[in-house]
Amino acid sequence: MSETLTGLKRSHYCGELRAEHIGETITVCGWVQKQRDKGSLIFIDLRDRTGILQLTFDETTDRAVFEKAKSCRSEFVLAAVGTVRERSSKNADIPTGDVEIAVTELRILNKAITPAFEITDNCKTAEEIRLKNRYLDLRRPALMKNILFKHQVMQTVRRYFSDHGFIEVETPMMIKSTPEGARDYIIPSRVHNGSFYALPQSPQLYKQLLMVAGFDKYFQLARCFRDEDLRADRQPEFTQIDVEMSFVDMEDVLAVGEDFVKFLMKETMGMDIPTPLPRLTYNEAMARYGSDKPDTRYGMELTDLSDLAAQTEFAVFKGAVENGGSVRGICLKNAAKVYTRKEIDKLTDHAKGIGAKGLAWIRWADEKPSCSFGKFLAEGQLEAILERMDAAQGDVVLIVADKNSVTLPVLGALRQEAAKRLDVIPDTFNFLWVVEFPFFEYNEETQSWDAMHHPFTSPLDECIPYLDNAPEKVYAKAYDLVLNGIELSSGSIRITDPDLQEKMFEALGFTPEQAHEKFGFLTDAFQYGAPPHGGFGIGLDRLVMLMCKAESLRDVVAFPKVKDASEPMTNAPQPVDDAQLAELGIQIRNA
RNA sequence: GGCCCGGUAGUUCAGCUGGUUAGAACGCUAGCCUGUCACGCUAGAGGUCGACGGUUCGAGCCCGUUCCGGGUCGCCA
Repeated sequence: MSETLTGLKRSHYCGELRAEHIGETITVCGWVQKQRDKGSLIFIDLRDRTGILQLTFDETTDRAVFEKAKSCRSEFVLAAVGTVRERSSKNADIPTGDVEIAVTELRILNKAITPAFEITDNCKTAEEIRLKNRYLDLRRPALMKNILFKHQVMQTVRRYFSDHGFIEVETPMMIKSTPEGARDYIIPSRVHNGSFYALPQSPQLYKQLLMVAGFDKYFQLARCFRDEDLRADRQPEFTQIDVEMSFVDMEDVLAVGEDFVKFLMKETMGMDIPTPLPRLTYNEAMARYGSDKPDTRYGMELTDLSDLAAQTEFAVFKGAVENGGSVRGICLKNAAKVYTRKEIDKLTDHAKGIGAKGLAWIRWADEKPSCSFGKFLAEGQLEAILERMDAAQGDVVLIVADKNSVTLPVLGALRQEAAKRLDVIPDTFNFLWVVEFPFFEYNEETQSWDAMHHPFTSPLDECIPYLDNAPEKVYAKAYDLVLNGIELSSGSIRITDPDLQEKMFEALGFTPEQAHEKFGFLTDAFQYGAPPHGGFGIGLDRLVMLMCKAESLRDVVAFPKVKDASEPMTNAPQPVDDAQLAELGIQIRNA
């Protein structure tokens, strides 16, 4: 039978008691981390969100209290009243290790059955089991710490933007579906049978409308939803630090973005981030790192070997260059020991898996380098390549020859993979902006140009003349904030000129009718005086994940979804009653 | 949807070339123990080896199918 808390009130959290409290009578509440029964002396480690505190029970002091302590098992919920006293043998491993509570009153507020796994940080239990019992998993100090830290970040975000004149406005969760980009989660309407709301992929259009309305500076910790497959760094619902500002151009937005990052890192981690943040153009990022979200914590940059490769008799190299592609390489320093022939074969398979036709390599382990394409090389050509690559004995050079849309990302992926494997990534926070994104992206399947961003992104002023006839020359006033190889944020200056917007829709293949049907509410609004505006959205969960040095978003989201987008604890999603379906006018077509 | 890895006690794992009654650690239960804090000691309970089918005198192990989990590619304007 559970006891009540009646008459008791917690005076302290477990983790805050120190030597200075010795002599005080206090009341603490929490869960039994561990009970150690020594016969006529019992210790209980009591845990709450702040830490662990040792309670002691002596048979000779109070028999009834002692018997109660004896019955305590792991995860029982207790309230304990007692005197803080110095420990006769201290425990340097925990902050409260100098003191203990000699308990005079104990209440067992609730019992607990044995958990499927131990509530400790070094528990190796499969994540699946932990997620099914997430309320227990969250008791683990490491996970709780992440969630508490996220709270701190969220409050700091609110403080920063509010203090800088930004207004937090909530935008709706039930909105019109605009199925460009990611897939929408849709919500059936009961009142409008056969019609659907969508959950927002981002508050994009609403925040632009807030600019039209004159709020001038807006922010929101916005919940966003995308019905796409999950990854360790991708959840179907996530939170964005969503920001929009009026009467600004790109430099103003970047300035706010980096000032915010600097403030946040200082406030929450005590870390100084030098500003202005480094910038790379998209083209430069691709050429040097093979990625539009480069991890700049380490080198191993891509090197162009096209001119040297074209001179060889290696058909793969010559062909790539002749067809307008390139031959590029990365040099893995001191990697020959790790990357044996067998390991390089594995890398080759990996490269093939992500689109390369093959992988050429030079492995310089012994006196003479061994080279996968050596028989095609004339005197001196290998040396020239090694020199260009800045390779020395002990290194491995990986080379990809293909069109640039293959060469660059494949090498970029190999670079990242090798850096992890070789353990050369320092423990730092490298923020940077990637700017000057191409406006359009050629879609091989449909043989047409797609918007690389949403269709409200403004082109660079000087690129406007090319909109009609040279889409490949058009670059956007778009910028990504990148941290350690992960895209944290995406933003842009928006189009506010109705003529230009019309041109954009046209360039993207919308008829005026289609454009109006989908986005008329926005373009209509813009006829009433839209200020120039732009903004960004920073992925809060990803940011916190990186700050916590977590491997997965699941370590910073209290109740995350798993790979198949389900939620293991509640088993959502689930079928609903026929009656519910009938009310919505929905019939399920069984497979 | 493709590819890769995995599934043996509550948990984490071991289990040889197919061979007796499938083991360990932690956890759990009971008893003992006044300074433990990874407490200690003693005893005990706990298994459809993911499932189905096949090969075999014999399958945790081999083969096939399937289910489940993780990673990754596609996808994520």
